[in-house]
Amino acid sequence: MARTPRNTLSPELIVRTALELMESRGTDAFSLRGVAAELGVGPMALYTYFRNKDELYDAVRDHLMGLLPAVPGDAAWPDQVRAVCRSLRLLMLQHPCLAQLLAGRPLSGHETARVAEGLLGVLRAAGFDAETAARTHTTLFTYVLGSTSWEIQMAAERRDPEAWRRLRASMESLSARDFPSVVELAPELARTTGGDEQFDYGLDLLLAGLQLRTPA
Amino acid sequence: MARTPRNTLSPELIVRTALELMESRGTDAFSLRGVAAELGVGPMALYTYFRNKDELYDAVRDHLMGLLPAVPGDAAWPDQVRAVCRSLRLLMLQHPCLAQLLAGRPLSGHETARVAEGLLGVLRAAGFDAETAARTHTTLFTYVLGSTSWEIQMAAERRDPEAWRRLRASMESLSARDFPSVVELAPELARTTGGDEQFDYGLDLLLAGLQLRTPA
DNA sequence: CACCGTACTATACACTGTACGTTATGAACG
DNA sequence: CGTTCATAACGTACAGTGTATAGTACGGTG
Repeated sequence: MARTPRNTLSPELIVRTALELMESRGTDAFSLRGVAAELGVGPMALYTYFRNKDELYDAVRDHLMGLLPAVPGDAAWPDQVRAVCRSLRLLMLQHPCLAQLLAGRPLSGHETARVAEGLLGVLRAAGFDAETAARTHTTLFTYVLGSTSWEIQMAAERRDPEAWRRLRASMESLSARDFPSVVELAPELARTTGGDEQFDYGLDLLLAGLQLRTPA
Repeated sequence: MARTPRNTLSPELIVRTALELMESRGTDAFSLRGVAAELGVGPMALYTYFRNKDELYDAVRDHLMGLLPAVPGDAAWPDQVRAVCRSLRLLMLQHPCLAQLLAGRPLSGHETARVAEGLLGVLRAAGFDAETAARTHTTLFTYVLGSTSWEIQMAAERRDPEAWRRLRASMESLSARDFPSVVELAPELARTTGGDEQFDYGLDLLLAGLQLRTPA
């Protein structure tokens, strides 16, 4: 048999290949067999390094989280928070698979912890008590996750002409009698499904609310 | 052949059965073949009523959205907004599959539009301009979606003893030197992964920020 | 050289969604 | 009542999936 030599594989190599495939062919079409084929190896070879598909997902997620820049040290805390949230969003936009990886699995891994550490450190340094810092961290994280996932989802929809056409059609089929606001605000709704402005709008609402609670 | 009589199926019946299966066996284990088996019918019978799995998903989602109560008419707008967000969260908690149905597919369907209509109506009545109303709607929706999805995800994790044990272990393996804040705030972080308080905390931040922009 | 752990292979199983072609049935009509 | 016809449900088949299990050959160690 054409047996591939030993030690050609490694967790890092597998993760890199998996990431490439997710980005080139889409997260939904991703499969272990695809990764194995790309590496010129049988599907079961991957099980030497990862117990199952989910563990590989976790590894890819942690790898991506490692790409996040450190928190800027020389800024007021609201700007630091903004920076953290924006870089996470940016990373998710650059690697759309990250949205699904974050949504579908619990957080774990050192790189992921590093990100949490950065944000929590900023909040503690700003003087927030433990409970408020933790609550704020969760709130900010879920906001970034939810709003950016949504943005990615809608952008993908817009790229598929068939799906997009049907979405427009179902929008326009709404009667102005039953749905006056939706119909009236349709253009604005279409415009606010994503983009930096939309993201910053929500983030600023959160930060404004948070600043009202600034500790003495 | 034991042929089931005609007209035993209907979109409503299929949707109800699909929903039951998603809730009893979990959304991930859901399959068209499972629905067909439950209905005592071949898998292909469903294709008479739905073009594919995604269309069935959409129908189930819209069915669930129809369960949302109307916006209370006799309250100040911040309380109305709060009510809408809370009922959506509650519905998601009662039907955990809704989180995945909302996250994975674009919005469409009349019931879904009805919900948007309610929230947009409140915001317009409060005096916000078209753009702000649309932005606020998107922000609130993605916040509820993100934070509640996260809560459901974590709750599911906690029910699986194996996954939960590993999560705790990876938490405790973090060195207090490299991750001082995460380690110090571990109990608070564990406590803020869900619950009404956590949800309301973020919602109040948003509403507080929003009230600063209340139109004259 | 012999040995052994292990990195990889091969085979197999139980599934999935769904394309395709067929068949029987309930309603409509002469 | 008998015939026709659209179509609801059928069976078969295909190309996939993740992964359990068992086998094989290679690299490093005695």
